[in-house]
Amino acid sequence: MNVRDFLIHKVQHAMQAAGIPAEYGPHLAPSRKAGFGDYQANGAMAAAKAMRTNPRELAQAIVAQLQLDGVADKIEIAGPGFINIHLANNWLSEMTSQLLADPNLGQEKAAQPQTVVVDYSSPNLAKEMHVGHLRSTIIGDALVRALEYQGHNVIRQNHVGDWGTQFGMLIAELEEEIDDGEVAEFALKDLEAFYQQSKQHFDEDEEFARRARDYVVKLQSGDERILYLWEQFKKVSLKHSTEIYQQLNVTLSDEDVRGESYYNEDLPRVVADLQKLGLAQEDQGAQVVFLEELADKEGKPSPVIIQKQGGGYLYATSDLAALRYRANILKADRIMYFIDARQSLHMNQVFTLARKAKFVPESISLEHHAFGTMMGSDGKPFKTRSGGTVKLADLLNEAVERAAALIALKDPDLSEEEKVEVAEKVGIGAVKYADLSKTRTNDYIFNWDSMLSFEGNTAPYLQYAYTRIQSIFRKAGEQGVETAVQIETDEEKALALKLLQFTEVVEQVTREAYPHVLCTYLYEVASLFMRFYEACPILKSDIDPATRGSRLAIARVTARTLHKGLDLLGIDTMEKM
RNA sequence: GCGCCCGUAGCUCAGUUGGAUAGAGCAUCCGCCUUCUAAGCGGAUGGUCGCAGGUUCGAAUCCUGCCGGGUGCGCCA
Repeated sequence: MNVRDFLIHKVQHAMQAAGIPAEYGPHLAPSRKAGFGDYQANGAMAAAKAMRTNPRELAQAIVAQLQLDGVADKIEIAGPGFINIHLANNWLSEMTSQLLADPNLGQEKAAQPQTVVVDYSSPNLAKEMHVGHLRSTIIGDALVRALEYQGHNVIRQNHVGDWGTQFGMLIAELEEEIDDGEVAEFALKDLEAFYQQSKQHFDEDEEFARRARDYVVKLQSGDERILYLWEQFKKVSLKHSTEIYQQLNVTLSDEDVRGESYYNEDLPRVVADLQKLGLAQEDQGAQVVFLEELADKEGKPSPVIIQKQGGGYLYATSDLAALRYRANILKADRIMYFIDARQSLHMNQVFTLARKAKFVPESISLEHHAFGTMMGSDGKPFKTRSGGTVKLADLLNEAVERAAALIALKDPDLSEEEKVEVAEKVGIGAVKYADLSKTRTNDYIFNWDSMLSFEGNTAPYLQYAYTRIQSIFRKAGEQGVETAVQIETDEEKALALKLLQFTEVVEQVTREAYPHVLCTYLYEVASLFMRFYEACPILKSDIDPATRGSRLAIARVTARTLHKGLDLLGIDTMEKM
């Protein structure tokens, strides 16, 4: 049961009974300030404006029709026409008790499950994963988890870069190494170094460069030996990525890989179809589509090259092929891309063109969820000291090391195994949470100290809140019987109300693709729990069994909410820290 | 030159799509542990929401123009 939806329904009903046209909504939101009730309906003012009546009188008419007996104990009109709803403790108690009985925390299976294709992570297999892949990978994964929790049919698509001119060079290099008796796994142990090595080879050795270019052609024409080498390369590179995904606690697996090469055969058809539709035309030897939809001020249309002179294809072409595949074969209702904001123009072009060519019907939602760049403390893109790209593996290892150092300092009582587990979960959790908790669209500043500080809106703080609750249950033993919730204090009420809003928040996350909303929410849950924990003793000897049972129940629901919420973000919890 | 994103406390960030007196966390200062994990809690200080207009009952949010930053704009992906 979703409190907000319930109240929206009630207020909507009252508005209609008061003679307000259905087009004016209740505009219901949790109240921002104590004293303004728990929820406020602001719809009266907008409706009154349109209807040219007095907003306070209209609010009065709505309240007269509003039936919330037993739900609210006070409904008041304030200011120009705010309707403030104060929920009754008894009703909140009853609702929280229901939450305790529901292992799904109030989340109902989607009435109309959608097939949602989510394109995320998508590293280039020619190189090792670096920090630039972090945001797409973890933001996309959080969305995937939240959508599945709601009961949608999610299809992950890891659109890896496994095609293109650079592979000729890499294959030629790999061939030499293997001819020298190396095993592919060993030769490609450090992908980054291997790339540099083959690049240098390419630049300095003309014969090698010629062979590399030849291999690109052979690869595209399906030469067996070249294809075999390419497969070897892909296999090893993918293994690197899979290891990162495992350490990052990301749900992507090899089955989700649908790389650029997958669409290779369809590319000539994409171009031919666009020509047939009269959209593509030759321009300076290339096949180009000009989009008037994206024209600049002077009316100059935006060009999209789909085939370069000489016949090669570009990523716009394979993105179009992928879009067709996702619409027609995967039968998507909604397609979400988690790709860097710098590719906004490209995505806009591809979407516009796909619609125009009717590759994707209007009924399918096409969404580019862009995100900003990860910056260093100096406000410039995050780099190593020497100015190089930071490998994701190095970043994650450093996170775990830093967490381990803190734990050694603060948790001397943990066993060695526990320390290893906690360091891993805290370190990785901190990196992910620091990213997920910021608004996706903005650049964000990466800072080790603040993400691992254990204070404020961080993963360690939330993990700590969870372990504190688990500690209560360990201590509770025989007394650990949860009973019906009976809310008495302000702290209990504030926490219970927050817990009842979990599904509202998840709903917002999947609708807008903003995981930071969930982070903010979980931080509020943890903060409210800490306050409750200070103010409302549970296991003290003078606490009567009914109160103890009720408080244990609230603690139980809090623990489940934190656990599930963090799980949706791909962050682990532990029993002790 | 044109397009997109951004500018909120000293720092890092929220602000539920136009709602009430703009909120958190760091940092600074002051309190709270023989009692469920003090990695915690309470309190204080701190703001011309880049600037200037406009729209209206009401603007950090919407429209226009400036200033400042980021990023992108035909044969890489």
